[in-house]
Amino acid sequence: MRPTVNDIARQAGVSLATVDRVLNARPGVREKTITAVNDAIATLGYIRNVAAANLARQRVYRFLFVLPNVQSQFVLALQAAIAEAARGPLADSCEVMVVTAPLRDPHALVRAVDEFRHTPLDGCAIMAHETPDVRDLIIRLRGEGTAVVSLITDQPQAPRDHFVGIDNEAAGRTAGVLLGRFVGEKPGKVAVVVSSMQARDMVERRLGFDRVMAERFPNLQVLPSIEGHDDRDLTVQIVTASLASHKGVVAIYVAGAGTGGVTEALQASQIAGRLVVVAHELTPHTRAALLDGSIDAVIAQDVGHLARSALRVLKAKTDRLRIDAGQEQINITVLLRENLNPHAGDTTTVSGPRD
Amino acid sequence: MRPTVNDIARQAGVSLATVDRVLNARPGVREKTITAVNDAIATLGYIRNVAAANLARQRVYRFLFVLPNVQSQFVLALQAAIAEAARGPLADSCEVMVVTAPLRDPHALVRAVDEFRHTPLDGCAIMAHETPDVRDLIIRLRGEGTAVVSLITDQPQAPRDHFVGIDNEAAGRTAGVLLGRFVGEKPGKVAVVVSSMQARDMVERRLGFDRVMAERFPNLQVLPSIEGHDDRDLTVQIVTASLASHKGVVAIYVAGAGTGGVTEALQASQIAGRLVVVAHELTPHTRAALLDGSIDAVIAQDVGHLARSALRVLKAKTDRLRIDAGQEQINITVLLRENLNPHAGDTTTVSGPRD
DNA sequence: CACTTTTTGAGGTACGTTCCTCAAAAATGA
DNA sequence: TCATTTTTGAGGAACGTACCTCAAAAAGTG
Repeated sequence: MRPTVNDIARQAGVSLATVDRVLNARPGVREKTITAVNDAIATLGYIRNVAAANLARQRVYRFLFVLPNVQSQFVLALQAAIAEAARGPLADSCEVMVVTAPLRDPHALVRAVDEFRHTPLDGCAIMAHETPDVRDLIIRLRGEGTAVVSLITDQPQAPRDHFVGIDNEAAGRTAGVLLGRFVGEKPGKVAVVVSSMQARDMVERRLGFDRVMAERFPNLQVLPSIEGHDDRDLTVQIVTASLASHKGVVAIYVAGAGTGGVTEALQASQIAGRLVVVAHELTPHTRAALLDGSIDAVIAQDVGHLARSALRVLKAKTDRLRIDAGQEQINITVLLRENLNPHAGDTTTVSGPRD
Repeated sequence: MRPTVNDIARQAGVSLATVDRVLNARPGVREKTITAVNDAIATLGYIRNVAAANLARQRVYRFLFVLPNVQSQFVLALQAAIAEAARGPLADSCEVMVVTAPLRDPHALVRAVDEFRHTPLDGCAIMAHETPDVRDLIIRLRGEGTAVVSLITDQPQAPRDHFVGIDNEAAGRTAGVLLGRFVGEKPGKVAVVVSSMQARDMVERRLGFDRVMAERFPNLQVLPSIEGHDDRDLTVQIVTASLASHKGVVAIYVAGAGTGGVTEALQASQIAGRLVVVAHELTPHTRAALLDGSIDAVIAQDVGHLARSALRVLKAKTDRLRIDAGQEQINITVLLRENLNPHAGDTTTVSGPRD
């Protein structure tokens, strides 16, 4: 049987009330007594029964997810996954709110979050570009005792508690190896399409990709990034232009959103299927493209896992509990036509294929 | 606020005691009253507060994991992951036991499990070959009200509640595509090493692999399976013999345990690094081999996720709750040298790299 | 020393559920 | 209709924790 508060009271030679004061950091306890209680906790190996505690205090965690309001299938899928996680057992006694804000306007993002800060937030998960405004927001939130995690794109300069997302440099490296080995020995050029070089995840992917290409595939020449800015028409246009001006392109790495635009451009250029294409994120688009062969591999992160992990981490940070690094590590999934899960939803109500 | 038992008592126009009798399937309630209570539950959308229930009843779930007693690094890692999960918050109010039994002796396995059945088990996770004895054991366990999940290898002929593991055919297909594309256009032979064709997971992997090879890589000729029976020396010996007798082997697919033996044989044959090698499971061996280039890709399943998933599913089945398919889907992870997580443990105390 | 302030103890109620007892009410059978 | 059986109600205690009050004890101050 696990020790209870009564056991540590007895062990420490104090009353239940005092133990409670120490456990919940209430004032009016001598330093000496605090030490005695903590010693008792240590010797008995007491672990607070979180279920009983939450039952007693009728706690409701207030969590806010901040997402960009771009019309990307990945963000929609992520939003759906958050909604689903919020209905699951993980979100017991949690109020989960979602707000979307324009990617290019940090002020609007800060204002949007402020709307929710009238009642203090317990936790906040932010997917946004790394800008001074966002950094200040995170500092402010942390100052108010709000746990903060960065989502998808890290904010290493800001004092966030945790980053929920993949190692984007490793993802870029993985994309590079697959692309390089799929191309084979033949020489050629590689086009790289990103959503925006302002996004840290894009920069990191590109970095990892370039490193691998330089080290292991000297036969391939990587072209400068094409920025699609999450705009399909723009992407089609500039990819088409790029393919027209550069002869000898044998592969394309789509490091960011806009796979739809890229495949459209390829089809228009009559070279779909003749190029090696590696893209990111499993969406209805990339799924269909994998199946029809216009994409060779997809590097994905599971939105279901992202949502659940963010929730778990925010909860743990709020309760000052340690997190299980293994469980919270978001893995880089390599998807080929052959290991696509046929049951997984093609709609936006994606039930994440794994966790 | 979520409705409580008191709310449904009021709604159904009965007392709390009656609601409790219905909820816990206690006798002495008229059919009519049961219906009334269930209607109230449905209209209010009542969900039992599992935390409070477990607190009240001081429930301890008794779970047993049955693993083969082979000296494989993967099984050791899995065992460590189970032990770790058993210490985590998921195992609150769980007694997690592990027993190992010889793979080739189903009777011994059944006897080993029987040792634990004196006190009834709430759940049992079984990793074993698919044999009539194991099937009968599962039937018996289910008959006693024990939830059963098959682990790693499915037991589709037995009435297990769930399978915790990857889609092995898809894993075989994935291995096939990677191997085929890494080899490129050149013709040659492919050796396949399995632990035993008695193991269903091996058969499924082989099936998926063969399908992809036949469909997409006519330049490659797949040789009959070499069975290593989880024995390193035997594996070295027969792999060496096979490589000697078959000229023109350009790739090896290690579908089962014994990667150590295979790489040793390759080194002895002086062809390490010149063949494309795809193996399964991330272990100290495969990790080192990926890093030094003697293996090109590893298809892995995360032992941490396997352990946590088994625990979650057994708990949910015991409480007759539904499970989150997305969270319990174990994904096929493709590991290349470039996306190996440098922090992940090289020891057996693997903290699973993902969930 | 008396006095104030700080620290501690004892006790209670609550959270949502389980499980128990005992009595009252309702349904059933003769 | 009365006796018997079945069903229901009312109430309480417990699980481990949080949070409250009030009084008592200890520590610090002059």
